[in-house]
Amino acid sequence: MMKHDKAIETLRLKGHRLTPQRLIVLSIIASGSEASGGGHMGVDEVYQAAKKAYPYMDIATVYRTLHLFKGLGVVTEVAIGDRLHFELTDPDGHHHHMVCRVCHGAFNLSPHYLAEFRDTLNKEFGFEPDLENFAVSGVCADCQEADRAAEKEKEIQN
Amino acid sequence: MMKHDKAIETLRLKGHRLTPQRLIVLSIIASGSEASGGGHMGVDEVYQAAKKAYPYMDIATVYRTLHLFKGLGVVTEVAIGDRLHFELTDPDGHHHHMVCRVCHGAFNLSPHYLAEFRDTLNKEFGFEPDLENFAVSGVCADCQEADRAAEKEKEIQN
DNA sequence: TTGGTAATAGCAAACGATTGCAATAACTTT
DNA sequence: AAAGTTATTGCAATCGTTTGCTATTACCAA
Repeated sequence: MMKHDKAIETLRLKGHRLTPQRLIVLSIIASGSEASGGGHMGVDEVYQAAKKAYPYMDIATVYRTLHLFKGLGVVTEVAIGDRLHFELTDPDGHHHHMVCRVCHGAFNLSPHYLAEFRDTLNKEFGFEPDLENFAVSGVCADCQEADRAAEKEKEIQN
Repeated sequence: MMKHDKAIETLRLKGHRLTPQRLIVLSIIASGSEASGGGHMGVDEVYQAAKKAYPYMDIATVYRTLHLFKGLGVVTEVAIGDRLHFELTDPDGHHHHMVCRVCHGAFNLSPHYLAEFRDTLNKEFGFEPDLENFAVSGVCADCQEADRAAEKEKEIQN
C-alpha cells in the first residue's frame, strides 16, 4: 500500500506517464511480493495476471514496464534458472539471492556477505560490481541432501 | 595443441563421438583463445568461422557442441552483456570474470577472491555456489573514468 | 570389410526476450 | 474544455537460444 504510492510518485517525478498498464503491473508485482512463496514473479506469471485485469495487455508492454520499474529502482530483477523474475525492491535495503539450480528456489542473502567482496574488487582492480541485483547460482542444502540420498540408492542397487 | 589432444581424449573416454563438427568447433575455440583480444568467443563468431571450414555447419550444432564441451569441462562459458561467450578452460585452474556493462570487456579474476565467499555460504546456509563459471557484472575502471569525464563536460556546457 | 545400432547433425519450429513502427492516449498549454 | 505534443501502446517482426524430429554417420562387432 505505502510502497505502491511511493512508486507512483517516483514515476511522476521522473516524468513518466501513469498508464493503466503500468498501474496494473505494479499492483500485480506488489501483491505477488506478499502472497505465495518467495515473492518473486516470473514474467509470464505477471503477464497472465495482467491479462485478467486488462485483456489487451501485451507481453512487450509487460517487459518494458518491468524494465522501466527496474531502472527506477521500484522492482528488482533476479534471474532464476535462466528466466527473469521480479519483486518489489526491498525498502529496508537491498538483499541478494542464492538461486538453487536444482529446485529453482531463491533464498535471500543479506548484503553484508558481499560488502567485503565489493571492497576488494574496488581496491584491487578499480572495478565497481553491480551487486544490487546480485544472484549466485548453486545447489541448496535440501537438494544436496536429496542428491546424496539418490546416490546411496544407486549404490544399493549395484 | 596439447589441450586439443586432451580434450579429444576426454570426449572418447566419456563415450562421445568424434565428429568433424566437434573437431572444428574445438579447434576454433582453441585458436580463438590464443589469438585476438581476451580469448572469449561469441557463439556467432564460432559459427561463422565453422561455416568457413564446413559450409553445412548448423548453428544448433554449434550450441549443442559448446554445451557438451562445457559439461565436459573442456570450455568455460562466460556471459558477456547478456550474450554467451566461450573459451578453452584454463588448465592452470579456473578463473573467473569481471564483465564491464559499458564496454563489454571481460577481465580475469583469480579464484582466491571467491574462496572466502564460498566458505561463508557453505557454513552459514549449506549452499554450494556454482563458482566455476562465475562472472560479476559491473563497470571497469576505464569506463568509470570516461563516465566522470563526460559528466564534467556536461557541467561546462551549462 | 561389412553390417547393425545408437548417437548426432541438419532442418524447422518454438522458446523467452527485445525492437521498429504506426496508432493511440496521457499530459501540458492555452 | 479543447487542441497539441510526445511518450507509450499493441502488433508483428526479429533476436539469440533451445528443442523435436528424421536422416545420417561414427563407432562396434562379426
